[in-house]
Amino acid sequence: MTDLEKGPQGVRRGRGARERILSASQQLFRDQGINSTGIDQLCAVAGVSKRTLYQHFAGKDDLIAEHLRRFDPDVLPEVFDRTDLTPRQRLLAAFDVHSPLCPFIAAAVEIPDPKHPARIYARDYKNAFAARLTETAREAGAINPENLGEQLALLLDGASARSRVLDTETLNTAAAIAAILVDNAIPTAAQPTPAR
Amino acid sequence: MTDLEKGPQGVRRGRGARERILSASQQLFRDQGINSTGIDQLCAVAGVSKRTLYQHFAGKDDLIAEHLRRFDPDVLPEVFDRTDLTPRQRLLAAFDVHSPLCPFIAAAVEIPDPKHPARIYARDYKNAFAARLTETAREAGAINPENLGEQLALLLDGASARSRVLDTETLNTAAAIAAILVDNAIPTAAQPTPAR
DNA sequence: TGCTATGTACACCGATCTGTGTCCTGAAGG
DNA sequence: CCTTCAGGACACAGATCGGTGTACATAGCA
Repeated sequence: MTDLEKGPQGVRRGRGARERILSASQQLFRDQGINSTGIDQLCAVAGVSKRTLYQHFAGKDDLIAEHLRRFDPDVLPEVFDRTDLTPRQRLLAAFDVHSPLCPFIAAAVEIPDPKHPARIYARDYKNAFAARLTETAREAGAINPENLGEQLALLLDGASARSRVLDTETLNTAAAIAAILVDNAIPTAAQPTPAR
Repeated sequence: MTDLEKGPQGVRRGRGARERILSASQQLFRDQGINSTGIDQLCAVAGVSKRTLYQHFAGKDDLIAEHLRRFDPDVLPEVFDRTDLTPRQRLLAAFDVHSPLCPFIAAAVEIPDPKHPARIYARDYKNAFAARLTETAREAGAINPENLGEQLALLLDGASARSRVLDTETLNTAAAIAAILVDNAIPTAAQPTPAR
């Protein structure tokens, strides 16, 4: 009773309207883009009243930001948290994840204002992603981990953007470059981590 | 001569409306994005009547496509047509051209419909760009020119997209990768060119 | 001079956008 | 039982969107 008070994200109650809204956002923003998805359509797909949406989110901008925060909060754990792979293999495994178009790039392009919360979070996420790559590169024994992390991150963004323009998957090209860079950055073929 | 000088700015009126419209498109689409730029604002900046715009272009979609066609029809001649550089230097010179955000990537992200004329032209342009890189790579004596051309193209797209998200220039990172790839792809045994 | 193409001014259309106001329903919890 | 409250239904506001209709002005050319 007493804990029903509305917190900053009062989600204590409800029959899942908030989740349905965010789920519909994932689908529609991905398939149609952010600007081309109206609130009415969003509510229709979510099976939610418009009034309910605005009780959960301050506005569309807030919804967009929350949509990004929900996307991959742990920064690709299915790759970076794998213990059955060596750090070197983990770096290359990041190039096996296919995605239509990175939603953070999409948001950064679709939203003109650099101060928009969604764009700020997109920047933070990309930095966090590069940091995980750098950390893994360090584990793998790279000479300059920051360099390699940033390079691999750029490759992934390039594959995503280029796939969108060409309407063709280009992740293979990025993976080939990544293999070269990893080989060049890690001194010897000897693995410093006795994982197996 | 006339007392009709009602232009918002001291813009000269008369012939040449089409050029002014396309010029305003360049600026506004670059600064604000395509979807965030309305026809009214476009006409105001161009110093052109709305009626005139629709006498030159069938609609906004047509204007967007024409805007892209006008952008770089000869595919970076200031790089690829330089005769004072070796083919190898030309490949690397492509990484000195700074740009806010590649307008073709922007259009491909902002426009959901893959059949949109602008998106089709964006794809054609990117293919033409990669072809010029491939051609130059062949002149430079690369082992697999198609491979190198596609790789360098991906690097440039990655730098453009990533710069947009991070709000920081990342072309240096791409250039560093390019240097490595070019060195690896061109079997220059007697090349005194040091890596950066 | 007069004809024609080009451009301007301005009102206006229907559609769609984000966002609210208002009232109603249904279920959970005391 | 009755209270509470998340959610739904629906109309509507205000702005903006792309696009048009109409009448008029001007430049270029014959």
